[in-house]
Amino acid sequence: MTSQGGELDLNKQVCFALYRASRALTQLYRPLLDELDLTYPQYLVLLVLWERGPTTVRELGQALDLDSGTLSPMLKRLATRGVIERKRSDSDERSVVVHLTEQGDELREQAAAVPERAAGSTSLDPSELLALRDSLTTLTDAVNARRAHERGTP
Amino acid sequence: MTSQGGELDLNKQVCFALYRASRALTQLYRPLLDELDLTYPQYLVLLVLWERGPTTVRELGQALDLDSGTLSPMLKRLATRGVIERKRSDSDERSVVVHLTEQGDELREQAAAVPERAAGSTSLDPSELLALRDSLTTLTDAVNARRAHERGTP
DNA sequence: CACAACTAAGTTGCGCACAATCAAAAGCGG
DNA sequence: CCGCTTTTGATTGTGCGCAACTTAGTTGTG
Repeated sequence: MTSQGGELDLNKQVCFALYRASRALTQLYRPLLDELDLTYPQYLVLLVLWERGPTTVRELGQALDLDSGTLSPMLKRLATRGVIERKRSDSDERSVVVHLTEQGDELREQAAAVPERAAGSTSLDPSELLALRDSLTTLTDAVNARRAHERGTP
Repeated sequence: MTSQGGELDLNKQVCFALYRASRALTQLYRPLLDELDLTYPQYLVLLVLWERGPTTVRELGQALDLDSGTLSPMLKRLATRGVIERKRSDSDERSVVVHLTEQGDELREQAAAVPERAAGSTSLDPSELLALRDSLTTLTDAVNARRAHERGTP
């Protein structure tokens, strides 16, 4: 046996801790993002657009690990709100380029205050946060790689 | 300034890493839980019931950080599937006690294999997993405490 | 060129999450 | 005992997240 009971319990506990932590942090962001009339996933999309400029739906999906089933209706809502616009690419009529409107660009300044206001409630010091981020990234990449492998070579 | 730019970026990165990791692990569990016809949140409910025995909806909510808006329809689906039953408490007609059916109890054996099959794709050693779990728990408790404080003393 | 294989988005359906609201039951002060 | 507050769970409405499917455009191959 490669894993005895304790390790299995630990795995379960890490999964649940992740599930709980992710929702708790989304809740922490919520009141701040409510002022901008944004949800956390919408905020993530805008972060990508603020950083990269015009981006295809496909690239957004790769950056955020989301598929078109999630992004399409979400982008539609953001477009209705007037913060983004969508346009078919000239070079490839299949892909859709998402870009910020002036209003979306202006949101950036208000949004800049969000992380500052959300910080300070972590009760973890920077070195712990760094280790946490790196562990999570390692974990996620390994899991996604395994899933891709399982789908590719069943 | 108590937080300079780097720390704010780090906070954003930790939030996103959490968001991504939580979904990745749910996806890792999905094919295993599909065989039991369970979702991950449903599996969590059953874990509580297997460990504690009959439990009120309120206690489930406290154990999983979920409210009745999430639990009520979920428990209804689990009841329709025949793995749990709900019964008004005799001592307090407001509260509903959730208990396993025989079928729900039998699921426990199959479910025991789930963590084992999900493990081994973490690419983190036990000490890192332990640190990860503890950091996440500390973080979540601090965030939830702050949110409770904000709601209690606005 | 024809045509199959592939790719990018969108659509549909379902199950969470969560805010807001409601009704029933219990507890409580007077 | 009686109204008032609190507690418990259910309901409603919105927005993800994701599987499965559809549509339209592109690419590769004979």
